[in-house]
Amino acid sequence: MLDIQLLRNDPGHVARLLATRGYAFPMAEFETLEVERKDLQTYTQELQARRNSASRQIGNAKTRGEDAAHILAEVANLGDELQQAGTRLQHIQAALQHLLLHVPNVPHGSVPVGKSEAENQEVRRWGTPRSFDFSVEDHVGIGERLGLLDFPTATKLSGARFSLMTGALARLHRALSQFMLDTHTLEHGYTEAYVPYLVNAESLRGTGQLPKFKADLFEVPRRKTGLAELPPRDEIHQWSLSSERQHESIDDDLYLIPTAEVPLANIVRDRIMTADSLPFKLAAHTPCFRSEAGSYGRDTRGMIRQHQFEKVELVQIVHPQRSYEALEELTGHAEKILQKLELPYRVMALCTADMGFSAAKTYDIEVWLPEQNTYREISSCSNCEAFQARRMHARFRNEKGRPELLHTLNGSGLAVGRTLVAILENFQNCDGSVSIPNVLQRYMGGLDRLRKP
RNA sequence: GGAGAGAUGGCCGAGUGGUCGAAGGCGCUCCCCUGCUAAGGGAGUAUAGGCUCAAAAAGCUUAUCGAGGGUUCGAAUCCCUCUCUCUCCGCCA
Repeated sequence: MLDIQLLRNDPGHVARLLATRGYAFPMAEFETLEVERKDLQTYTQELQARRNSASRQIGNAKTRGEDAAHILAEVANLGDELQQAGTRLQHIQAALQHLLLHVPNVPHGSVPVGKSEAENQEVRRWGTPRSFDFSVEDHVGIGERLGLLDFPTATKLSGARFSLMTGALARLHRALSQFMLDTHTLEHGYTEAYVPYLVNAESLRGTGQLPKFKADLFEVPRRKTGLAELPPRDEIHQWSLSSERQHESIDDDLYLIPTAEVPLANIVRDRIMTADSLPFKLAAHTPCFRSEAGSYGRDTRGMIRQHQFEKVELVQIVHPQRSYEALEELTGHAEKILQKLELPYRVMALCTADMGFSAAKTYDIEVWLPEQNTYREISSCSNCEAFQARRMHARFRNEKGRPELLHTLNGSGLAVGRTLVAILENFQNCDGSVSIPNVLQRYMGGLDRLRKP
């Protein structure tokens, strides 16, 4: 969420920044709501002040045993007026909040301005793609020929976009996440976390997935909906909230996490951290669930885009002055994994048009896939600045002893399934076997090659 | 799932309708006293908003005692709903 002060002081500036990422800020609606809000809030608070002082006088009179009838008469009509103004104010503020919750973060000054992903900028490259003297296969062909990857059966079990791995491949998949988690906790100073895979709407609102991206999530309804217990809508109020807002306010459903960023970052929701507990660095290995609405037709083959995949996620909660330093550091931590695995990659600075909703700046790490003859995203590292912290009320006590919003960063370190794909494709041999990267062999009981059993 | 108890400021804890944003204590900060230590004395110590203001400072003001709603001129206190915590029983990995 953006700082509303920023929008009040210079909405034009904010709108221009948002326009670079292809977002049209609803300026007219915002200003209308703001004018109305200001009027109503002033008016409502005036009424409240009057009521409070009258009530105090009544109290004083009664304790002295005097008659308070004349004061009572004075405020007789205040109640209704206040009720109306208050409800209307609530309605306006809810609308304003609703608007604000849908506005993406503004890009940092260093982010390249662009209209599409084609304008992302390459920052650096690591490693040299291997040249093959035989025709390379993609991971599906390799895995199926090894008899360790079985999409038809996964489809039977669940449907499209799920995968089934067995034997040494399943083990390699597990080895990867262990290796990543070990590296980040033992070498990069992250605290390992075990987190819930089902989270509430409040948490998803905190990191920015809700309310705007509900369609991308898997929702797990509770048996009792709460909806049925509400009175009929006309009885709620004449100023009833919008239907979406109403639904949100009683949403006690749980959602499967689309990334561990949600539970990890929300650890600090509604907290005031001490300055000396920063930076707070967390790593977790979790499954991630995405319904990927709107992605139909893209990456339908193989395990690049799945409803369920595993990821080791890095989250840093930092002092606002340190967050860009931290972004470089965190991106480096993710890169380190690819370096240890000897997988060639490049780092891209996403342009304004390609960044996610909550990010102020994002680096994507793309790994080389020989069969596709291109680099494909395997990690995304973002500085969200105070955007999520503002939604989460995540603060720390600053040098002056005042609570101040934190900055949050997150990055994949790495997406396990896609890393597995990269290993299968980059380490394939002409006999159909796949070499196992050195660093993983000790996690594989010394095994150095995947072969057909 | 059944039965019961509870939720107040950083912590403990008082408060069942009237200057209660909330006694008291602990903790913390500053000051005084003190040869050191110990003890003592004094002051301060929630958060988020709004308005005035070019801004800062300041002032005025609103809200918040688990959450939401209700009763009332007035609610931490009364009523309703929900959430969470604890104890016991059942079930379960």
